[in-house]
Amino acid sequence: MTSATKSKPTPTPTPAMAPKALRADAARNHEAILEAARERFAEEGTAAQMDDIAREAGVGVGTVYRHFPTKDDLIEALVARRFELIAERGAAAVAAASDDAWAAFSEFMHFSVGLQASDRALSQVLAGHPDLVQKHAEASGTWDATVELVRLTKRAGALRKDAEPEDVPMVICGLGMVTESQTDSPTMNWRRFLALVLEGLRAPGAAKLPKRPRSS
Amino acid sequence: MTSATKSKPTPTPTPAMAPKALRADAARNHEAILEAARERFAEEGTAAQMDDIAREAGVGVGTVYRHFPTKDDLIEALVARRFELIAERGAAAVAAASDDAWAAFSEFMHFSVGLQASDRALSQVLAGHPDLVQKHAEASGTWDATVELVRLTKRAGALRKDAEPEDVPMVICGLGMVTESQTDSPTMNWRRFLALVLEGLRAPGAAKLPKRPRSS
DNA sequence: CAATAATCGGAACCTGAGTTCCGGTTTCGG
DNA sequence: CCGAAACCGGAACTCAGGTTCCGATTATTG
Repeated sequence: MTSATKSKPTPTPTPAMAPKALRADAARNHEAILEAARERFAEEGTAAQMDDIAREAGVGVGTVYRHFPTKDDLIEALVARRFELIAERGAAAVAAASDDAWAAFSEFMHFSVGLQASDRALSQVLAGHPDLVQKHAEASGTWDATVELVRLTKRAGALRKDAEPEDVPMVICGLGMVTESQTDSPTMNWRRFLALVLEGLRAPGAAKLPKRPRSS
Repeated sequence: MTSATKSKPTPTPTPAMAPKALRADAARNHEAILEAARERFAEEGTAAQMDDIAREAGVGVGTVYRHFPTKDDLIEALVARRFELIAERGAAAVAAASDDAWAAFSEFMHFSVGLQASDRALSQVLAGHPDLVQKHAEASGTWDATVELVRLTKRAGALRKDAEPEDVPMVICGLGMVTESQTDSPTMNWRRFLALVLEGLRAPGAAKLPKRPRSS
């Protein structure tokens, strides 16, 4: 791969880490596309159409494809962005846990689920691609924060002892799916559902939770 | 819609209730199609293809379409069947509630969610079409059973007072969505999730559940 | 057993959505 | 200010999957 055939007009002075140097208009469009995509995907889920995104970005479809070779690439780029937000909030929760662990934990859950409630594509992707969740949760630092948050909340005695870090993404993804369809149908109300689950997580644990099958 | 233009060659001797009189082979195929569809949809969700279903039923696509004019019709027919099962179990739970209300309630929930865990299409449909849920829940008698079951379980003191009948379909559909993707991924384990929610429903209710927005 | 009408089968059709292509346009270095 | 390189746009292509059509086939009736 890295054959030193310098004959190619690709000297690449800066070996790695330098995908920069976009032309002015290209950079502008890149941002516009990302923004338009966020809107459309949030509203219509992964069913949003590339043509619509292009139009909303004030750009041709071809341009969209030059920036993101595939629809999935575009989606993943957006997911990565979302995870940055979540990771940020996770870190904040860890910091706040020393004060009121349960409040911090609860707030983090509300934020994460709420984020999905306002972004159909996000919940759809997280629902359908557990691998992506794992990947970005780790890459963004969300996973580390979660582990720590669970540890602290348990130590504060606010979280049942048999809860596990894995329960957090489970609940978040699960609730995300709940919101995916009807954000405000009377029968599908994520705030109420989340409250229920949090009650379950906080309960002293009269009924033991079934063990998780086989963890990787 | 119901214009009484009797000019049409549709005398319909038996006013309502008489879509019978299928030719022998037609009846056989009807059943085969339904069975094949159940399998394919259970496995692949609503993405299952009509051609595959036809092949598995040992029948041409045309035949499938004569029995079910549209893919959605076929899906709905299957959903209706499932609701019969659930309604049946709901009635049984109501009967058993006089003995051990919580056990009956809990068992009913497990059954309903488990049914979806083994049928991707079912959970997908319930997730994406709350209207259908409402419709079939009422038509099949599931809804009545649910209301009664909740009443009994509350009276037995096993269910928190601020729980509502609507919470049951909410949880069932919600959990169904959880199972929709990875039935046995370590991070998405519906039994564990359900246990969590049940804990929340049983808890004495230290934290009040948020009120349901606006019920129809 | 023949006539008749319902039923079958599956090739062909149609639509929608992701992706490709290439002539025209804009940016940047000299 | 000029020319090359990079970028843009959107018509056209491709492919998949639901739906239609009609000659062949098979169940009923007398």
